[in-house]
Order: sequence, then structure tokens, then C-alpha cells
Amino acid sequence: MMNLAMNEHRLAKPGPQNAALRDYDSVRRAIAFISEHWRAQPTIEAMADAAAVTPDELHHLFRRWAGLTPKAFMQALTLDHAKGLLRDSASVLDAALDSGLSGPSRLHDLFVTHEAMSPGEWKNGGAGMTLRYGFHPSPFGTAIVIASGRGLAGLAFADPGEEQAAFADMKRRWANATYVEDRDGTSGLAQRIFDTRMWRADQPLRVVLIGTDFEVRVWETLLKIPMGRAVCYSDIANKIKNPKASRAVGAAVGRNPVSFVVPCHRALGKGGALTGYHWGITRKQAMLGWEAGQVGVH
DNA sequence: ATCATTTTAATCG
DNA sequence: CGATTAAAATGAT
Repeated sequence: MMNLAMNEHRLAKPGPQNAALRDYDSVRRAIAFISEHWRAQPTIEAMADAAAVTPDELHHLFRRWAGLTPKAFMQALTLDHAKGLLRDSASVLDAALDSGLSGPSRLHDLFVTHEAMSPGEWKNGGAGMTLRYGFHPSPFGTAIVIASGRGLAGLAFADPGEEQAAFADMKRRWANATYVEDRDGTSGLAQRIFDTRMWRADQPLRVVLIGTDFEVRVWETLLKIPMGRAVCYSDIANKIKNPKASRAVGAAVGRNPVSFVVPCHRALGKGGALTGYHWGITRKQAMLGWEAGQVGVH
């Protein structure tokens, strides 16, 4: 019988698809190593060793992964570089959107149109709603894409073996919704999200923001941060006219269900430190390093 | 009571 | 004095 087994995401076939996952896994190990030993000025050799590849492979790996040399990548992870990302951070938020928008906003470099949904409208944990989901390879590990009829509702990431745990984490947010696996239905979304060449204004990505007023305001602000830039939590607090709520902003940023698309990884501490990330600081570093490589490409 | 913050005060060398 | 911690302040869930 040729039934489509429901939980068969573990049978990953080798191929170009999974090259992405394998690449990220090595990158992840390299980053983890750097995080631990950055004080000791690790050599490329030491990094390669930690990632279980040769220095030559490491070089090639980074070029393929983000178009960056290992050296450039390392620099993209330094505190100095992070501070550079924060340059003019406050004004970045002002400039972006205030320039002639009418109707659906042009937000982010990944053109996104969003629609807010209060917890009230999403009554009782999403009871009666149907959410389609799928697991897809991405530059940052396995991505879990969750879509409602109105658009993209959730995006999560998982390391090898943790896919189900990550999915459970997402399910908790809309506990009473009905979940239907539909990998074919979500693969288009996944492709559009991670391939910068598909970031076009004529085909904006529809996103549904489900959260409280305050949270939605914070997430909308995040969407204004351009690729390769960053702001600190207090900048956001100022932008939403609640200057003393930087702490609350941090909490709200962390609750964003559509990570990466809503660029929560571009929010840093005031000093440039990566203060936290729901899917792991390592992944936040990876995203910033990857973006550093994408910016040059164009 | 918790939190992916920030500021200020206190301490150390 | 500069750098590194500790404590207090603060707003939303």
C-alpha cells in the first residue's frame, strides 16, 4: 500500500536539499566553538577541527553557505562588528517606513505584508482553526513552516533530532488548533523565505501576526529593520513611545512566532551583545553572519 | 512572579 | 580611572 506515512520526516534522502542541513550543522559547530574560545583567538585550523572538517573544507563550506570566507565570517561575529550594526540604529527605524507608504506596507527586505490578529479573535487557543505545516531544510537547520489560510503564521527552527520538540513548542502557542502536515503546501513558502533572490515586491509574503497589541507593535517595528542592520531593545521601546519598557520589549520580541521573517535576530543589547534567542544564541549568530554575507551579494 | 533590558551604584586593581 | 559585578528600576503577561 502506498500510503503517505504521516511522520516520515526522518527518512531524509541524501541530495542537494540536505546539503544545506549538513552545511549548517558544520557551521553551527564552528560557531559554538568560536563562542567558547573567542578569547583565545582560535585559528582556522582549530575551528575546522571542532567542526570535524579540514581547514580547506571549512573555507569552501562558508563560501557555499553564505558567500563568506571563514575570516570574514569570524569578523561578523565580533562585538565590534555588532556595534557597527547598531550604528544609527535609532534613525534606521525612523527613516525606513516613513517614506511614502500607503496601503499594504513595504516592510523588510523580504517584502512582507502583515495582518494583526488579537488573541481574542483567535479564541481559545485557535480552536476551530486549521494550520498546515511542513518541515523544510534551511540555512539554519530544519525549518518548521506553519501556515493558516491567511498566510504564514509560524516559523521555527530545529537541530537534528529536535524536530519534534520544536514542533511541540510551536503547537503550544495555539494548543487547540487542528494541525495537518502538508509539506508540498508549505515548501513554496520555505523557498520564498530563504532564497533572497525571491524577495520581490510584486510577490509579497503574507504574514499573520497573532499577539497582544503591545507585541504586535513591537513586531511591526522589527519589520522595519533592514537586512544587515540591527537595533537595541531600548530603540524599539522609544519607537513605540514607551521608552521605559525596554525590558518588556525584550520579552515581546522573544514571543514572536514567526522568527527570521520577523527579524527578531536583529535586536541586540545596547552594547552589541546577543542577549538571547528562543532557538538558541548560536542560531542568532548564524543568522547575523549569514546576513553579513548576503548583503554584499545583491 | 517572570523576562531575550538598562541604568546606577559599588568594588577592584 | 577603566573595567567588571550587583542591585534597583520598569512595564507587559
